[in-house]
Amino acid sequence: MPDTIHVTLPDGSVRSEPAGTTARDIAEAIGPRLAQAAVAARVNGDVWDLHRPLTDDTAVEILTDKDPAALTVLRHSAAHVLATAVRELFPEAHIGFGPAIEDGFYYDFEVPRPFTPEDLEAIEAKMREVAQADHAFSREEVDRDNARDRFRDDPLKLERLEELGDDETISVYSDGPFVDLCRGPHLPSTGRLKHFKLLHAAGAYWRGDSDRQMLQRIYGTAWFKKADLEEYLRRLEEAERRDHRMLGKQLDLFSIQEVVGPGLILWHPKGAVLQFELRRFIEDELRRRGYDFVYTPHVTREDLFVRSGHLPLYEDQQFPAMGAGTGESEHVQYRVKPMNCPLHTLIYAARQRSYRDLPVRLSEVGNVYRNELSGTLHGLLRVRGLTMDDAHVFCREDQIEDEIFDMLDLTDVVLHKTFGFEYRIDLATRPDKKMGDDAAWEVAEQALQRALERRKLTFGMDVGGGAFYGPKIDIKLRDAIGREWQGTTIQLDYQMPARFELEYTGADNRPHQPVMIHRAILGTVERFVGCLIEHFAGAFPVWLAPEQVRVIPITDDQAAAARDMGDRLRRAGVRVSVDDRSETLNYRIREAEVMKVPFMAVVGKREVEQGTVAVRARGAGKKQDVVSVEGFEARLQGLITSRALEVS
RNA sequence: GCCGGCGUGGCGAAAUCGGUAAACGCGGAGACCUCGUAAUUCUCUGAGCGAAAGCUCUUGUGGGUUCGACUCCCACCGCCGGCACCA
Repeated sequence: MPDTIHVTLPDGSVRSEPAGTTARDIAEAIGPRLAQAAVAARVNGDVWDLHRPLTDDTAVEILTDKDPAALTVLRHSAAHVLATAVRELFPEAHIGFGPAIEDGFYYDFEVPRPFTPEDLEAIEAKMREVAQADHAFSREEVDRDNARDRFRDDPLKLERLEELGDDETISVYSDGPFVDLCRGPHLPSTGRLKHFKLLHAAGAYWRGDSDRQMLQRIYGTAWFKKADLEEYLRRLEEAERRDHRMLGKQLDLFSIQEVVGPGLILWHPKGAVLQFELRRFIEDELRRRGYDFVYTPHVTREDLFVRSGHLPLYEDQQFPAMGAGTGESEHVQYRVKPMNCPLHTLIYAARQRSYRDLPVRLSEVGNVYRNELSGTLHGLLRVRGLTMDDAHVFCREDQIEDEIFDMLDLTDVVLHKTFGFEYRIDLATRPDKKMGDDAAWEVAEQALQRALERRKLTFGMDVGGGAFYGPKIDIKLRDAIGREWQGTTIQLDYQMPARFELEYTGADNRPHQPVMIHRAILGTVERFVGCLIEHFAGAFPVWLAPEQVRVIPITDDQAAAARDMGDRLRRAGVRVSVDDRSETLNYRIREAEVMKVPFMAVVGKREVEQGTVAVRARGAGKKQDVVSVEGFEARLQGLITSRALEVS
């Protein structure tokens, strides 16, 4: 070990320091304010504790609370403080894992009885004591026997310990009375943890394995600044305020009723408008891009899914078989379809195909039913009866890239240009358990990647995340408050064409097997509508709004004129209602605002005399435009046909 | 499916060491009002029968304990928060 080491700082300067110096020493040498703000250090790219000795020449960057990596350190330390508190209050608790996660942290405990909300309050109070005690986080490297001894009462830690390789450093961290097997890094001391809150407790399988025991997980959040914590809690409230299940009831869009069954949606008239407009929009777009529309039955003979390979592999997710009753053999069983692919495949195979016919693009916005586990269902976002904007493209290998290219274009038109969603793309490549040879996978993955690059899209690689039958592109959309939802999926498939012996006659007059691309742009209409409700907080753009205009006569004297205007707009294709109830004007204006109707068309004495209308836009307050009825109608038409996002 | 919590009018809910279910509010009906831009005021309003007095029923479903159950016990259904799953 050298006596002196050279430490390179981010500005390029190099300091000579005695070996064993720490990042904290360096920070102090640079300035007291930096030393105070320092949380951890990035050492040759890894994040280290401030007080961990530096023994070799290295690059060091002091991380302050401005750095996102520092937030991870804070939250991981918060998890340790949580465990410290739980151990104080529940000495019999065994500890599992306690990592930092997005926006917070959790820690898993094996306890004789689950935590109650009162427990959480007590634990949080105890955490504040631990933080105030300002215990130093100290790191220690130990050998395996030592570690076994320290964690002899914690079977979960011992299990983890045994998995560590012989060449791995075993480190333990302690803060006050609590010791944990942990790679770190951590805050200098628990006192740096100031702004945190425990959120809830829930069950979680040990190691994420549903065959293992269930532990009790406590979730919390932690931030460097009070304002950040408050902002985060506000964001949670905002998410709750936008919850599509609540808005769905309030705006009378849909319901899910026990007698119908969980995960099965009843679309009320106003919600049905959303589905209708979405469908019309996507189908118009598809027709322009050379798709053909097909319709297939909801129920088919079970044999079809045996042939496609879904049975018995995915039987768990299908509803059970049913017989046709009298007149047919009891051996003939039927199933409700969980996907459309086998049926579309049969349409492709129903006639001979030439290489000149390809690509064949079959689209069906239709219903499928999946027997999802009861615990997974969630409003419109996870359902059992789903409407997919499904399509299957059958093409030659040399056409894959162009097809994918167009699908990515369509995705952008729909998600971004039309709804304003930002989205994130993952390319998922061959998994360990796969069908087909590597050469074919290579061709397919290359084609997907080239299409993505040609569109100049940035994407993440999900290595090994593909389906067993082919690679895929998954697109997650980000809503107005930053949450991500799986939407678009584009999947290549070599298996289904093989199973159904699909063919086309090539230029060489010989049979060839086409490639099949499965894709859904919206994903499912249910989920997409759920996302839209939350994205717009129920205030839909005019073209989607279930009720686009509410005509409000000021007094009964204008009621007839108001109804005439309503009729006129309705004939022009506008979804309009007339509120001529004998409520006060204030009351009716308020109600239209609460229902998030884009336009209120107020008709008073002046307007009737002049053939005008006082247009009040949603959210615009008292600001109003008095325009001719023709002008208003033209403005509406413009907003509707352009599918404008804004009301004005 | 698993762990935990929860289930009361059309809706938000109130009432639990077992003792008059539905306070309060929203919504709805009626009356008044005819109004110029986000809640005018009053009456009624759990359901059924009745002219009324009143009677009967009702706390997810089915059982049980008890003089008495929204409250305690068992089973089931559903919802919520997670976990696992998600072709």
